[in-house]
Amino acid sequence: MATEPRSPLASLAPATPLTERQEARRRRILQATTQLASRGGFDAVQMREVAELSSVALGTLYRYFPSKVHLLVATMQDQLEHLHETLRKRPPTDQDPAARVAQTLMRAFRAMQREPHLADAMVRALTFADRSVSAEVDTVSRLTTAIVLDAMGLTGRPSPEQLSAVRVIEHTWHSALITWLSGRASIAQVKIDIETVCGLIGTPAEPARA
Amino acid sequence: MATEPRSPLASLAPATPLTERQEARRRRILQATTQLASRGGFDAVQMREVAELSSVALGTLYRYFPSKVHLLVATMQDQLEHLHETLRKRPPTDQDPAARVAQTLMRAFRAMQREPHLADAMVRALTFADRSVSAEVDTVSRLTTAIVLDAMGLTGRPSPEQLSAVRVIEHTWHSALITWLSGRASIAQVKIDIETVCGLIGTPAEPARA
DNA sequence: GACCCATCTGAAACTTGTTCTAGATTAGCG
DNA sequence: CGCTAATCTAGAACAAGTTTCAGATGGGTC
Repeated sequence: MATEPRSPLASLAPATPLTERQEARRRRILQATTQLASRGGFDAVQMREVAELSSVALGTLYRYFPSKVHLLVATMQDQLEHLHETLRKRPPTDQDPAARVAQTLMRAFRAMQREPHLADAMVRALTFADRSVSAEVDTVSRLTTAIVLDAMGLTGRPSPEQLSAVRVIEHTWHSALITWLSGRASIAQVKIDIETVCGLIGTPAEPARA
Repeated sequence: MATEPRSPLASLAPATPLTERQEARRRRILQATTQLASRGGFDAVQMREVAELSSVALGTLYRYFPSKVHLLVATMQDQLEHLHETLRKRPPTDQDPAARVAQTLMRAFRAMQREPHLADAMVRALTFADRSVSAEVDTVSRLTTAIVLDAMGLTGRPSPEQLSAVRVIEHTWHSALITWLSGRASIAQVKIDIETVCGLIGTPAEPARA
């Protein structure tokens, strides 16, 4: 863990900006990954297949994404950015911040239901990631936090309590997804869990209960 | 996924009761697993090494535990049973149910801090487990639920709201562990998250509508 | 255009989880 | 005891993630 001998492609803001061909390669790789993951989930994303499908040598694939988990976490980041865009255009409408957050997460959940295999690949990679991926996972986490904070629609800086609540919401979100993906919880149960945890967000209209 | 052609060793209450030698083998395997996991976490648990360390052929190891994840989930089950025993003997003392649950989870968390590599192996296996392990993961989940319900010390059957709260607490527990294990959250932060989510117990918050 | 260096390619090699096979051992039973 | 089926062993074989390396290609510089 000394100075990073990593490729210049590792971070979000690359030291060396990518050439056009490199950008295109990266796109092709992520697209191939999405395609394979949508078909069969985590196991169906095989590095050799990703390389072939994106017309890139295996070694090159590993230069762009140093492991399968990195690759899938990057895919999740990609998807989350899309989601964030979509949500910005059509934000949740409810009056209550807690309800807005729940609404937002349920919207994301429905997106996952449409591509359960893809969801499987991304979420499993995210929770399986070890320290070597923590920077990338952190980026995903910050994106998720941003989405939730947006949904809360708060004015000004979030309080420490609000940040705690948001972290717990994210915990619940990830773990509930896992239980759903592995067939141990129903869609209805995930919904209940999300709504329950969103109760941690203070309702401004209502004072704290006794 | 038709009729199970699995070994009679698969479930908790085996169809064929194990002979003494078989029981001893199982013990040796789990002990070897714990030992290797304690040394280097998930990656250090290598099936060939587990087999050798427990003086069992590789094929036999796979007969007892059909995959590495099964093996580690069984290890977690083992550890949780110990924890449950310990907690029964010295239950948390606080007046407030929420505080008792938080206290209990923090105790478990301190146990994990003593063996972070072992924790890594078990928790990563648990969240990485796919459908083929869902029965075993479910057993672990039920054990965890039992521990939390014990800590709540409730009289009579838990209400649906209480069960939701407990599920959300478990979600937070698992996911917070993950973030700690991958170095993205401090011990203090895990503590805060646990205490935050335990707030769902005492004051039955209204679920947000989506 | 010639040269240089980083990058990319193709293919083999290595690692570790998992499966398979042939033969030895064990447990249960008459 | 002797038989039979299940279990166990040793080891090869296979699958997929990862690494490595020799050579080809591309982009920038003189």
